Amino acid sequence: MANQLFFDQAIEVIQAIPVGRVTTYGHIARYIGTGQSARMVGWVLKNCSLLELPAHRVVNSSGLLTGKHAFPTITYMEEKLRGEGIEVNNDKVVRFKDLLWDPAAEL
DNA sequence: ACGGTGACCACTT
DNA sequence: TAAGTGGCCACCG
Repeated sequence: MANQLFFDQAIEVIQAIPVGRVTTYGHIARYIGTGQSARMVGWVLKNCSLLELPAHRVVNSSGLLTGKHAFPTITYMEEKLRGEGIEVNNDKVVRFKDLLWDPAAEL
């Protein structure tokens, strides 16, 4: 595939997300260089949800768990996050701004 | 071949 | 402050 690079880069960044932290599609896309192709990040995640990617640590720019429907159960993502010390309330990450992990800044 | 859709984001009214 | 619009790229019917 021609977009294999994007694929690999995305996986690399996602796997680097520290436990107890979260990041967004936009930040990942931006770090890779695609910039505005945040949608593709979501596509990659869905395609790689079978791998060992901590996809549950990736949320949208509002801290909302938009991808929970791609998991075995709707609550799976939330439970997983809580298990790592991340509080989730009404499908959104609590103190999202504090837990946000920016690859460009910390990688 | 073509249009619609999607785990989205940022800028502009 | 809130809603609308464009852009991105791959997949599916």
